[in-house]
Amino acid sequence: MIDVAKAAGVSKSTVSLVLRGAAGVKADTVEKVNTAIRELGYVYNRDAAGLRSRESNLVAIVANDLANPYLAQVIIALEGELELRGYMPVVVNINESVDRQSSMVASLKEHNVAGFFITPAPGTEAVWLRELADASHPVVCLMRDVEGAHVPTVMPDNRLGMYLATRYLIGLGHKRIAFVGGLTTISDYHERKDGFLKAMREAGLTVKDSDIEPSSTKRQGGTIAVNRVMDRDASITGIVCFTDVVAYGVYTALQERGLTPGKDIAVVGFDDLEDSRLMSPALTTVRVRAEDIGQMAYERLQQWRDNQKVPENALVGVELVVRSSCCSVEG
Amino acid sequence: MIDVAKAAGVSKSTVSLVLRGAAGVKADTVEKVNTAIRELGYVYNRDAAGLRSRESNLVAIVANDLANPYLAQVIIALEGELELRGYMPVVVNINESVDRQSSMVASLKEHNVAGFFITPAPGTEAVWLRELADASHPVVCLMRDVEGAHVPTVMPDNRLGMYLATRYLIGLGHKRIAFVGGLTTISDYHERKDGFLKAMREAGLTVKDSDIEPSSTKRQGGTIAVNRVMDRDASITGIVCFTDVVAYGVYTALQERGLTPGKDIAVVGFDDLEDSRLMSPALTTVRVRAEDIGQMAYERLQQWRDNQKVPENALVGVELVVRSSCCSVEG
DNA sequence: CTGAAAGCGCTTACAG
DNA sequence: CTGAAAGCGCTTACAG
Repeated sequence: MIDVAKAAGVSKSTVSLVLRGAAGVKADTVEKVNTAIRELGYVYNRDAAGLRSRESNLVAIVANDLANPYLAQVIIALEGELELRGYMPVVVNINESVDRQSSMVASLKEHNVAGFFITPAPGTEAVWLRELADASHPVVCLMRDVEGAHVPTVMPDNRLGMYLATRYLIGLGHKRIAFVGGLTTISDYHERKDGFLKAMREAGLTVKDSDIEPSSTKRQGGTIAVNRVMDRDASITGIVCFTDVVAYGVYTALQERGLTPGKDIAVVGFDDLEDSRLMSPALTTVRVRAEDIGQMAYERLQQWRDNQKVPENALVGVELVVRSSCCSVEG
Repeated sequence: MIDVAKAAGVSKSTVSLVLRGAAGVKADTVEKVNTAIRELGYVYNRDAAGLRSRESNLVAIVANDLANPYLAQVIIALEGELELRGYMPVVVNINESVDRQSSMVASLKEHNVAGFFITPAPGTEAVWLRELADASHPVVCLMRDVEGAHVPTVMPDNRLGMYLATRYLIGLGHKRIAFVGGLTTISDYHERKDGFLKAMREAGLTVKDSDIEPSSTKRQGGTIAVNRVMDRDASITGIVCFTDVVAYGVYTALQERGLTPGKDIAVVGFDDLEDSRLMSPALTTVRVRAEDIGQMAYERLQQWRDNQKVPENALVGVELVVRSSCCSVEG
């Protein structure tokens, strides 16, 4: 920078002003400085800037599992918001491990990030999260709620989504409906299950314990879980799946059992992944717009930085997308 | 840090030594310093350290598309290698855009990263990449080669993979085989196509221009591309797909045409995604172990940092995984 | 509108 | 084995 100053015939302070686009520098001087920067191939040192100013444009997106396609959508949306505002989003992947989560987050703090977006790993402790947030670092949780942490959280309206999906199946005449997939260690599982149970209860339908089978959220989880449910009780005619990915696994299992989704049995998902409309049959599912999550999450961060009161929980709207995976059933 | 020094009754230098785990500090002193650190909730400032030492533990993984499941696997593997060695991997997503690629990389340079892993966006210029690498930042390309850049690149043995896949189909008696999917703007497309053509040529089989149809690498790309090919010529009995994801899209199109993969028509993919073995029929494909890519890529970085000669190109081994998506054909 | 000086929190020689 | 001093490249008041 001192070289740039020399080359442009000005002082370091002036170069700094130009670099940060401060108003009130003569256009002429700006021009000279920029030319010098270009000619010298000067690279701004953010370590030095951050050290002095205590500010950073780095924002961390701490992702629980990069292999999850829906999360990928959310990350992409959030990155878009962040970049638009001059932040530098970096994503780190914790693979559902609390240990990696805490070591990665500690590292990120050392790097002086301006804020955290985080999908908390199963087993995340409320104290840990609250203390992280206290330390002048804004924290926004994505997709998952950690009870007692009181950190702003943006997630889909899981209850309503599953309620709508289940009601739709009930409206089609289904009476024996199973709820399949999802990890019981994470908040969204319970919310989605609640939505399912509420719809069943309202319709006066019974849900046996054996109609509910949690599983990994991978494709194979759906395959295993639905097989268990159907082995126990073949009278099931409708399957409400924790996510679209689980539903894909359910398709596989059903087909292997000689059942055609959309004809012999009804299947509904949650997320509306891009692939879902290309499955055969096209999957009926609950859509949650990843862009909405990204946008609301960004707003939370901004409110925090502006010292506004940040609402603790924000529910992102959901919408049932009817395609061809649900047949009706004779009354 | 000065507070820590005071609390521990030592000098700043000693604290620094302890922090970096230098040998030759009395165990007693180390103990005192660590206690002070814990009690004061001290957070190491990497900006300051990086400014002074010109070193960084940050490594950037510049990903062309976070929504690509195979790339996600590679990233996860690479992160594992990096973390094992004390690096802090951060991933930034460029969404196949050269502009975002250059702005993100410029930002990353300002943050003084220790190295770049990058899957170059279509249209990446060789000069840009070479200059990036010159600037004392090690650069390793992943999955894609940029001609003329002379930057170490780690990618699957695309030619061999597709050669094996095609030979397999030929061995099953197929004579009319199409090559479907892939973006012509990226090196891997041409390599895979070459492997396909080589196998066909060796077997004395003709390939018409209309048997080859590039497309987006998304699922829908496969659907569209295979429909085009089959509309032009229904005598095709085997489909070699650019990737597994493309093959999934091909499945959809085929089923809509009343054709069952593995019975009426043969389909083979490339990547061996986790889902592929769960498709029905299970997809025959070319496996490229993401762990191998991660490991070789890490080695390249290390060699560079150790001032060893880094071999320019490294091909990762491939393996045909036979499952049930390929039928044989009467001679 | 521009310059000279101090200081952010570390690490790096260099003494001792 | 430990301490005192200088300096990394910026930004921040403060003069002028």
